[in-house]
Amino acid sequence: MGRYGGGRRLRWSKSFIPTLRDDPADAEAISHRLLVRAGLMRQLAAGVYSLLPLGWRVCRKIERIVREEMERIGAQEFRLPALHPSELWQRSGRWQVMGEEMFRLADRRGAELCLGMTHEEVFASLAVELRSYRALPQIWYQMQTKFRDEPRPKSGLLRVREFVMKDSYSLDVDREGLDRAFQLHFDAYRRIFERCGLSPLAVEASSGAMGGSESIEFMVPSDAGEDWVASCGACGYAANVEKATSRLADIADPEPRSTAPERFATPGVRTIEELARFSDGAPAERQIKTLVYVLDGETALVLLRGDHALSEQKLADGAGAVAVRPATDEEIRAALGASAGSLGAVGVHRPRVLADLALQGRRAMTTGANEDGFHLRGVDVMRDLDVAAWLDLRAVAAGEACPLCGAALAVDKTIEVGHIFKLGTRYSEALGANVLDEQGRSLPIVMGSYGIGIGRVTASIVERCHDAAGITWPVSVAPFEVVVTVLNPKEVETAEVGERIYDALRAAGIDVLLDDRDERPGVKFKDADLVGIPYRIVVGARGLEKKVVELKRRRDGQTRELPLERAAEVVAEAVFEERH
RNA sequence: CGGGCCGUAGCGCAGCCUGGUAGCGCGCCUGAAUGGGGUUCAGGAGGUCGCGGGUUCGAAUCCCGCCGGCCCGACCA
Repeated sequence: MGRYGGGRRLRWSKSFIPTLRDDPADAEAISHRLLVRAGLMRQLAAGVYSLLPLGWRVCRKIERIVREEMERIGAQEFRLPALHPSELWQRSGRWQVMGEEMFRLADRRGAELCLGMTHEEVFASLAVELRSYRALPQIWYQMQTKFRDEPRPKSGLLRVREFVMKDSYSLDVDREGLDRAFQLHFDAYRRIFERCGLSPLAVEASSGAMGGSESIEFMVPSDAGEDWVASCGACGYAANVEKATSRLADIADPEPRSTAPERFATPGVRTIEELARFSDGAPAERQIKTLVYVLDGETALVLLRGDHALSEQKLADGAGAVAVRPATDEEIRAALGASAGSLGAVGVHRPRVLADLALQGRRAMTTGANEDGFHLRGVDVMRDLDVAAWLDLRAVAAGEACPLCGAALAVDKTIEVGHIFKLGTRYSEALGANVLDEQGRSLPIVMGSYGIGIGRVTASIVERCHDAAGITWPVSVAPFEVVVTVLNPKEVETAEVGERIYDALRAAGIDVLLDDRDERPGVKFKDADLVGIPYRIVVGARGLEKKVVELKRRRDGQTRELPLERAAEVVAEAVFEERH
């Protein structure tokens, strides 16, 4: 026993675990509040957090699980730079595409650099040294800090500007190889999340600015999330609403009353609802909603059924556009000569007409006449409209029928914790990463890219594992597995028994913390609950008289007495069982 | 980027309208009592009132500018 009190014992009294009695004023999301209150992290700037010892312990445990599962599928770990030369991103074309999302800076000579948002470019540039198909396949990965200049950081670790991500990249000779690597990752991700106590939905997703053909997101249902996912409880279909579809009930259109659209006055009618209520109007599902959008600078009309909502992401994906925004009132008037409220596509060819699939074959529809205060009825979509492209543009709504089995779809808020992409050859071609095949032909390497946000996993676990008293970590990622609470450290026997049990657990390989603080019992109990340590052993004089200590399980509050001598052994066993 | 709000002790807040000694609770330090769910008593330390300028005899308080942060929306591999 030296001045550090038993040398290697981890004592709460000597640890930096700044718990807070009150919720921090600037935190809203549960995970944000609890991670700060329980002393796991502190904010340094908007969207930038310091991990304190407890938070770092959790983070390391999650990273360890990720490493084990990545290595299980044969991945090799790298450590790549966070600081990248602009030239690299110019070669892939993403220097422009990323826009203000990317942190950019200049060095003393004026050379342009950026902080990496992701590492496709860097890995592809390294893959240039691969020369032969015989070296493939390979999977490369790293855990690295990524930077994104989020316009609006929020919700603690859920939306930040600096964060750690595990990103891996698969390198294959052909599509079949990519499919295998993709499946390996899918299975690895399932195991990783399951070991972390999460069971995210695996959903079809839009690939957005990443490019590539197919991608799957792993989404944890949570009110703190900001992505919406449509899922079917009956058959398992699940997709991000940016991509999700649904089956629509057939609508029997009445026979048209005329062979051409008929113009009629609708004074004061400016919305779908108003037209539906208008005496001479039509129900929303019998109207054509006409929106005007600007897609990469080009104006286009976007048509949907009156009661359907547009998904801007589907529009961007379907039209192959990067920048998508609604047109201004002036632009609308310039394009169609009327203002929003009386717009229609009948007779319009010049701004391109993009129409949602749900409008195909519809007849006797009502839409704007491109003249304020007038609408057209009896519109036959196929006859009267010049549709340049039929696209799936509609945002699905909860309760609509599953496209696979017809059961009602649910739409839930979720947190994206992982995303896997089939990239193809975009980056290998841009950076010249080719190999020679059996015939000596040069082929671009087929790549996949796979990410897991470590901080988001941490926050998601808290979002799902907490109660009124604090966090309820699963053993696999808890900062400590056991806390030994010495009720009155001034009593020699109590203190010694606490240390003895601590030492025994330590010797058994358990992550254990000794709460030896000279505090009231209540303080120590509250803190242990807040921090969320899965098992608490209470050593107090009352128990010692009976030669027992108390074991309390955080998760469900289950309490039992253990004989002194067997306590460490029993607890160690319980921990081992839950560790996985 | 648009809208709303907030910066006063480590944390949570009052004071600002109506200018005049910078306060409260918790936490922290010392001592004592207590010791199974945030205990009690006594004493104490701790503040460039976000920053800069202006008005004024005098500014936490009024005015102007800036910075930072939160929430809603837009945006977002």
